Amino acid sequence: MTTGEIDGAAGRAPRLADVARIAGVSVSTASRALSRPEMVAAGTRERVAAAAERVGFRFHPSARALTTGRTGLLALCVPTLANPLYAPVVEGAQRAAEEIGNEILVVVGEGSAEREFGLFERLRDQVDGFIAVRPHGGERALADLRRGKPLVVVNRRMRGVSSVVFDTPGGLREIAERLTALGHRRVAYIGGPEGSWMDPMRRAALEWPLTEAGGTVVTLGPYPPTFESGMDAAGELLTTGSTAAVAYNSMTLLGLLHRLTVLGVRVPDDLSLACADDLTGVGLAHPDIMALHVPAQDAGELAVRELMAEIDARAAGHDARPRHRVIPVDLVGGDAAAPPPPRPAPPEEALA
Amino acid sequence: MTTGEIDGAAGRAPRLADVARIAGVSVSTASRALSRPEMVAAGTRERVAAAAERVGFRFHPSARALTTGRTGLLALCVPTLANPLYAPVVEGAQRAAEEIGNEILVVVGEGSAEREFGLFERLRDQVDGFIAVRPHGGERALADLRRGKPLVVVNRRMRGVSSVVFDTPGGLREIAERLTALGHRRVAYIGGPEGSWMDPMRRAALEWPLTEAGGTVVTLGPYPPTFESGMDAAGELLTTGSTAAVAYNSMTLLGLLHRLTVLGVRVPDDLSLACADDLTGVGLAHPDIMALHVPAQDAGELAVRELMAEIDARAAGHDARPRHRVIPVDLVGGDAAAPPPPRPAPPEEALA
DNA sequence: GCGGTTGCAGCAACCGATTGCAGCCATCGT
DNA sequence: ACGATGGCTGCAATCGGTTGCTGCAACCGC
Repeated sequence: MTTGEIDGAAGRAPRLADVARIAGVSVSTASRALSRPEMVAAGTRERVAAAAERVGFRFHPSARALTTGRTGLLALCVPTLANPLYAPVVEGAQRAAEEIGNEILVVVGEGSAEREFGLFERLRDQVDGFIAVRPHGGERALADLRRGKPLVVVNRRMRGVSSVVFDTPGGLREIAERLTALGHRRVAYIGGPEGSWMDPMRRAALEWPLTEAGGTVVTLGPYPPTFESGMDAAGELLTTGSTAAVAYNSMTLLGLLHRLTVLGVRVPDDLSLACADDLTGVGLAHPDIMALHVPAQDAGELAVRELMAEIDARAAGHDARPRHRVIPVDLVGGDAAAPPPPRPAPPEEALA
Repeated sequence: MTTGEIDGAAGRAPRLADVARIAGVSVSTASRALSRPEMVAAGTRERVAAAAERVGFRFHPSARALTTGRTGLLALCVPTLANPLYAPVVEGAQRAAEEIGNEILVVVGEGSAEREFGLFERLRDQVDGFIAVRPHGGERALADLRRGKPLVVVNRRMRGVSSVVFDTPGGLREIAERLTALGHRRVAYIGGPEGSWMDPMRRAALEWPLTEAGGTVVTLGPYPPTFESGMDAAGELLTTGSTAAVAYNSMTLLGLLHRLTVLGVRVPDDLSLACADDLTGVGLAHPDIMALHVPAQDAGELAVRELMAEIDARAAGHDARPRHRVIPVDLVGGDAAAPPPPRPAPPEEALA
């Protein structure tokens, strides 16, 4: 509760000099006792620690940054905060940074490479490194950026820059396998937004097990990842004669589910559904729907750890080789998944 | 494209000393020319500016912070990033901060007063001020916090601390007026999460015009603000004999709409719907549904401006008196709003 | 024409830490 | 017992700006 102004000129925050005076050592010794304990005799170290504790000493971040060249700030750039996928990434990163006494500076790239680089440029000497979530910049530009400051990319893989990606394709493959095992042969894929880097990957992941079983994937879209899109896609979907549909996104899935229900299509009896994330909790709420639980927090944490490793390595002279981490996703729900209906799904009258 | 290493010892970022040397003035003059132009003769000022431009000079943030005591960082604490209401607040704040060369440090309070204060404490001497969005801490504690650093509160009003709030109650009153004008007399309110500060306000705002017209508000809940909750609330709603329902939140409204549709209740013929925000776009997508468009970006921007005013005032000695800003909300949709059905809505058989 | 402003620029101290180097003392080897 | 070694500690320079104070010169009015 007290602000800790026990000794020293009251009102001012305690400085290292105050601690040193109280502990009866020089400022340099106090500095070392606190930040490089192994360089100081045990007794001294404890006296300094006690003094620091007593006055509630805390390093002045700017002063420290000035000499060490490290600010304790990590920039995290996300395309938007409106997409609920990124919220847990940010929170995970924050947690990880917090644990090691760093802070995350979140900035929003708004899906524009130009703005992204503008931000990086502006923050260049204010942060120790960058995390770019689903960056829109070109590979060259990002590699250049990395030359200046350590960089970790999330949700996109590229050579020469450390990355953290989800194994969503793996999850989709699993979904596809489940569906084919159940007997589905014609599966619709409700595509994601135009220009999505991941969209083709996802489609491909879905396609593999299906074609192997002699089935087909019908691609719909592109659609923006919204509830509305799901509703829009429903009509198109029913014309395809698919017995199952996989949505790019769980928000889209909700819209799809809504419109299908209105049209009298029963899930999963007439049509099986699945989606590539689990941000709205569909997977848990509807056991008949398959969803992929994406541990986005882990990605944030991992990215921070990876970034710190690069920062430390660079500070120590030896530039770290980029590493690529893949985070597995979990198939949730689908316990009540159903085989395809005896006859192709869409009851014609439902289209009225 | 070039990093701007034109003169000086290549590789190192240019310092003020480099600029001074090139411009042929002392470091102090260079400093003043750039940060307090009015203290320097026009000619000198231009020479310095030109030199700075030429070498791509930028102030070293930490060095500057060390002497001025201002870091250019503003902490913004939100309860969570998962709630889409806060995303635009953050983005608005970021925009505003960016314009004046500051950065926003976003932190997540996770709805815990304890964590909130822990964060504030940790960031105390790293930022110039705080913005607390929907803070959970007690009034006393927040007022204390303000004594230490400038503080602006968003989405909560309290004495002694500047605030920015939405006029959601005003919007709800408008909705209530529209409903009563259409002839509705029994309106259900799907309550928000337990412990919500705003929930009673919203209910009250709804109640006023209704009781004045001789009607009633039936309160349901509390419900967490999710799609699921809406689905859950549908059943309860139908037992109340209401002819209209207002949801705390648009996500809940979507769930409600979904379940109602499944149950065969037509909107708005059997039941009119409205909700207190517009984050999922319902208001635009369903012209028969009334929603409140909440300009959350504006709140973020306004909060930053207010905070900067307090920071500057405090730096100048005279402590600013707290100000309270109210941001109007817009009623969107509802163009196709309907009067109550001839007989109370819930077709008994729908409850089966 | 002279004392008194006024405007502009520079010197040097300072913000709060870190760190290379030097000095000190104790311990060790022989 | 004496020089060498090594572990601790302190001095002072440094990081990159800011700012109070001083000094200089041009300009003012009388």
